[in-house]
Amino acid sequence: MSTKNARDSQTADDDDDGLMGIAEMCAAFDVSPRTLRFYESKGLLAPRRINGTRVYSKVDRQRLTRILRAKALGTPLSEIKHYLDMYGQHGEGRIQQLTYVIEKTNEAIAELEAKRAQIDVALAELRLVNEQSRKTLEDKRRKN
Amino acid sequence: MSTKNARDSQTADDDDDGLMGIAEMCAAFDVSPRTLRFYESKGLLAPRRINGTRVYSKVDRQRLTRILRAKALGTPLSEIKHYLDMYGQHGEGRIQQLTYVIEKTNEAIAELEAKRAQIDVALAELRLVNEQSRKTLEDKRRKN
DNA sequence: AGTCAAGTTGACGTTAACGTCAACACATTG
DNA sequence: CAATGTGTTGACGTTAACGTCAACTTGACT
Repeated sequence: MSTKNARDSQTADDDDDGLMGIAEMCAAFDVSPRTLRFYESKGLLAPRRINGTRVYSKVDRQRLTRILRAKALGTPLSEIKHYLDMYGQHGEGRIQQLTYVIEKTNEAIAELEAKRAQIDVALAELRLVNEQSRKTLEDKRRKN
Repeated sequence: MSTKNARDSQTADDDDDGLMGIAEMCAAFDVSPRTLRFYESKGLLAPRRINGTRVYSKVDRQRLTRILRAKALGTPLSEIKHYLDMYGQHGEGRIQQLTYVIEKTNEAIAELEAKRAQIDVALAELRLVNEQSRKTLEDKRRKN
């Protein structure tokens, strides 16, 4: 026998190598096919093709995860493209490449830390409003 | 004499009450006039009008500050509109209003905390890449 | 063989967030 | 008083990020 037990013949359910069609991807990440194709057209994704049909690997899913994460933070796709390039190959490459990656990651880290600071400010403000409203409400309840 | 010393007659420089024209606002916040007018058309800003001309107060600047902050975090203007409403009047209002504000601020806080978590994940990844690249570079330098 | 679901590529439509441009008001300044 | 600068309102153009639709292929099933 091979590394795992046999296939159930009918349901292509989940494959041990973790390859997915576009439909499964859409379900898993809650995005539309159009979105995946669009990201691909923008060079953010590059799934393998089997007879024309897109086949997504685990690596592709990692990339998509990062894409969606960055998008949720308000990063435009054009920037996300560069952002993704940092995760390429940081085990090899020449010194040029390495220093470049280090530089870029430093920049990205700085930007994210800045955003986090902004969030903290907004959070502080909101918590203040929230607390004050709570107190005012308490007082009103007490008087009643 | 009044509360502060006299005006220099010529330069309308900065007024003690902190009122600004649109040009000063643009300079101060690094946005275009079009942007300010656009935000106004969307109901995000509502500066006073003096003879048709927009005059921005300190409160208007506070609002703009929050708008830009939220925008930097990827929030669409439509949501920012609701977001701003929370800062209205949390010292009075009926119980209905107060509970509503408390609810909304809680939601907003939760969303911001979620975003912060996302940022932390991204930061962790980037720092890992950064460190690994540094080490690889170190090794290469040592061998050289 | 026929058909059906699922995939593919254009091509065009849409919404958000402005940029750009034209036409006008108004106040100051040479 | 004519010119210049600064403001205002439409109106249209633009880019990003998809949605929607049409026309085809292709593999699977009856």
